[in-house]
Amino acid sequence: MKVLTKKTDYAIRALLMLAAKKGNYVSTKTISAEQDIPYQFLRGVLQEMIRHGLITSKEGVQGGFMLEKDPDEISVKQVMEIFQGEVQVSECMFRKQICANRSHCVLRHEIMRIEQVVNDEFQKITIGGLLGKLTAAKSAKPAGNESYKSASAKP
Amino acid sequence: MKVLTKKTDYAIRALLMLAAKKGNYVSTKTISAEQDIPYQFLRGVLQEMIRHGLITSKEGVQGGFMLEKDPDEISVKQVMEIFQGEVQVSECMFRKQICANRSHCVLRHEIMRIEQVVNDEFQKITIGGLLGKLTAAKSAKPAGNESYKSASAKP
DNA sequence: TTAATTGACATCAATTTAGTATCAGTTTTG
DNA sequence: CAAAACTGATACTAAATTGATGTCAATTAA
Repeated sequence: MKVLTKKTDYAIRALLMLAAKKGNYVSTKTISAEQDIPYQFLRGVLQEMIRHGLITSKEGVQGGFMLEKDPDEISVKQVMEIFQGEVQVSECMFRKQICANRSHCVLRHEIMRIEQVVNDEFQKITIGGLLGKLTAAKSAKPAGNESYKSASAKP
Repeated sequence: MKVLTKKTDYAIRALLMLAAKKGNYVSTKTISAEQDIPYQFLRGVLQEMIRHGLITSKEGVQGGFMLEKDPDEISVKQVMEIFQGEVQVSECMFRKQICANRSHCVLRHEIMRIEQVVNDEFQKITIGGLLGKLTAAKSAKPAGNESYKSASAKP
């Protein structure tokens, strides 16, 4: 079971770059190169985020993308919902009748509780918060001049 | 994002039936009919659970499946792991190098925390516990004689 | 004018999920 | 014994999701 899909993963990394370079337009090419994300795939991810109002764009030379919202107002949960839909127990229970099956019903109750915890936690994690921890970690290591881009470390 | 797949869902329902009829062999046909689970699909699920030591079987007429372990010793987490694998943040991070990308690394740390909470919670939910709540709910409603099988309630 | 860029799609391949089918072997029961 | 009710073990198929690529038009800065 995977918590984050590639799209969510890439989206968060792109948002972190945009948050770091707030006020400037950053091109898909730049993000793709720095984060090692497939170019065309990333384009789709960015366009999806425009549709959901997280970022804006400027076409043409020197164009690119910019954050539309305050980084502290963008939660990981929001991004997950865009690319993965809401967290839910088991699809069928919402499409069919609720609790037609009693065993399901009892289990559902337990899992809804966990769902709530997960949602609350992902809601708390914001782009602004992550960026803060990122820069804090960076400045704590004076030798590292790598920003948060791909460190090209081979295993 | 779906927390439980059909296989996990069906497996838990089947285990609840076996726990309720402890000591008796219950056939796939019976479980399939009572829980409204596709027969052949359920067979695969049950065989998978044999391989993982949760249940045993008896072939031939009057055969079927029986719990191998104490219902309190079977957690929903165990069942999820059989059919969905372990909860993990994002596939790639484990296959490739850890924390080659710093932004990923910070995010990963946060999500690992949530993962831990989710795992702990699913570990706490057991077949025995669910069955207890089930029978408690049943006896609280004297009118209902439906056990926990499909209540054929149309929406 | 040209190169760099996004907008809007269309398409594709791989993987996962859900479900079906078949045949061989075992066991109870008439 | 023979038939019926079962599981064991696979093989297969279809649909949905995920991950990725390609193309062409429109826009904009230099």
